Amino acid sequence: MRLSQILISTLRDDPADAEIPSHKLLARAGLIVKTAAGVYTFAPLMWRVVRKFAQIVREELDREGANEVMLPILQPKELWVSSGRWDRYVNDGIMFTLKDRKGSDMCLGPTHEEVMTAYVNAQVNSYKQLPVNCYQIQDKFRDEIRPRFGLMRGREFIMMDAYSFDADQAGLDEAYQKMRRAYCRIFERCGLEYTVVQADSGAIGGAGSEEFMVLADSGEDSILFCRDSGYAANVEKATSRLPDAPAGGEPLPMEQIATPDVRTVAQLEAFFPGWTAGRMAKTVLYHVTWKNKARVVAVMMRGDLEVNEVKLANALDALAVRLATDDEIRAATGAEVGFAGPVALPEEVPLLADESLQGRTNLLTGCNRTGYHCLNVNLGRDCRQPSFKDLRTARQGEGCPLSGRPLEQARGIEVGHIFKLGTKYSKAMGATFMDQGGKPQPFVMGCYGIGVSRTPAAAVEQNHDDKGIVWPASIAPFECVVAMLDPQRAEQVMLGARLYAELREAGVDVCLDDRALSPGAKFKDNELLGFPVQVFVGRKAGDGQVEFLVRRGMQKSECAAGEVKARVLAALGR
RNA sequence: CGGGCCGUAGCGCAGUCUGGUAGCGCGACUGGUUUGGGACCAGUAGGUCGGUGGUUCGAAUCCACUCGGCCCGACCA
Repeated sequence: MRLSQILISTLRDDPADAEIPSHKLLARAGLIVKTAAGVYTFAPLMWRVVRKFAQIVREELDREGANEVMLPILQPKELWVSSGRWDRYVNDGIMFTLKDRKGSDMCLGPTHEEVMTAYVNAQVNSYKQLPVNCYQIQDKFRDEIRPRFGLMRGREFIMMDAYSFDADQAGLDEAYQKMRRAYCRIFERCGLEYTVVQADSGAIGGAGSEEFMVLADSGEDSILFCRDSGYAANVEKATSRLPDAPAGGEPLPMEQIATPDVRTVAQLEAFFPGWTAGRMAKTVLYHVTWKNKARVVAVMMRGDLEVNEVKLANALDALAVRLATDDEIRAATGAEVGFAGPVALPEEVPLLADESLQGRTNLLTGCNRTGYHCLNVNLGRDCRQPSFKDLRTARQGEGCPLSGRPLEQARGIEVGHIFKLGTKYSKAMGATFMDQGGKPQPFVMGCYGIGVSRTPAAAVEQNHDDKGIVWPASIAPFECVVAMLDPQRAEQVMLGARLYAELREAGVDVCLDDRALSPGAKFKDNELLGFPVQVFVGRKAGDGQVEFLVRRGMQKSECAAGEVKARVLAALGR
């Protein structure tokens, strides 16, 4: 391919709306162009990148026996009602919905469990047809609260999603492991530094799930991990050993103390010398939404620890949780903000507590009276016995749940996510097959996603320098460029064409940069675009000498034309 | 959803406070000279100043509304 025939439009400046390296570089290289917030046009070279990555995904999934299909993006409401997810997705405002000319509700698919389950259910009647694993690579639509970071969090994006259907749990376990293996190979082939972490299954639902995280400072997810035990988890899911806190001792009589304008844990520590945060129980009020109702719930947490809202939503089986507003707090507790507590909490407000408070005595809490807190509160004696759950956010430095060693923290970009769904969707949608006994059984399902447009962006995040992108060879738009510095000079044109043909012959995905640019511009442009291996045919072409550049590390050297092929192949690891 | 900021030429920006002929750099186009680090010279084109309404003799500038976009916060009881 000749670059003069490809639409390439690099910019000198970073676009004003880009924050992170991958967004800046992809936009500056002209590889992506914003069409609307979170909606991008992919330039020809970027589309080559995406297609190459998608091809890797296909090869590795096909190797494990998965089948590629094409599913509709435009989907009817009924399908989503049948799984029970219409309300949740509409409630969250994350789904693009529309009406057709008849007034029927439709949506643009944010994910494809429903369509796939309906499809497989219609085609598969017997256990003899199982297992089945189908996938698709297509655009998905999510009306993100805050699209950002270019391709990282778009509203229209490309995703691979696969769904496995098995007769039983053992079949699912096997399908899951196959996909896990395939995912590892996929990200390894892309040369990405990634880690697999335990994850919350979120809106998709289901039991176990793991995320594939590309480690990068710009990552939107926080992960905690332990080098000793190999434990790694998204903070949404992570647990740790409970940090110590001073014991409360034998139960003492409760006292109510005037604490005017003392509202926060820090202020309480200052007000009551000797009462450290670990002896307090803060009571946080949340507004919780379920499918058919919403109410304010009181959540107790040890004063030195933080509530994990994802765990809270899961514990309550809620659609959404958010902090209660000041008005809601006053209505629920009868006190100003800062004085909520378990003591004298109105009966209609449900009371939850983190496990860190189980068995603890003589706590300092609020008591729902403005300007007062209570000392020596004992749960179950001075107030209702709350229902105890794991609601705590694990933090860096706390003990690993397996080894006890301090957990470390890192940022990650979620590029893949695998779930054991079980029968959640098949039961909801009545998707069954006949087992050997002639009885209908729900499919045991797994689902598996890969961010196909996000992963190349993550690759840039991990592979760039001050000059531009450094594509991993496997997903680079071209593995190699042969650039003639002066396309006016016959000897350069001839040598460039010869090397280009020779490399192509050798199976290298090579392009010929025959554009009429000045040498400086050509160097800059190719560095920015990030081709892994670059061959410059310049003033020494007449002597059969060219310049050879390995983009990673910018190692440059002179090279005889006759050695170019061998050096390119070596640089590409072939 | 809150809070803050920004919409002026393809891109990056100044001009707005203090109303009075719409500017700069890069890019683009033409001609010429160039060809090893985003070349140089000369010239050219390109903008309903996001939109609507208002104030005014006069609005990019002031006011109101509106539409886009960006950033921050979603943890305090």
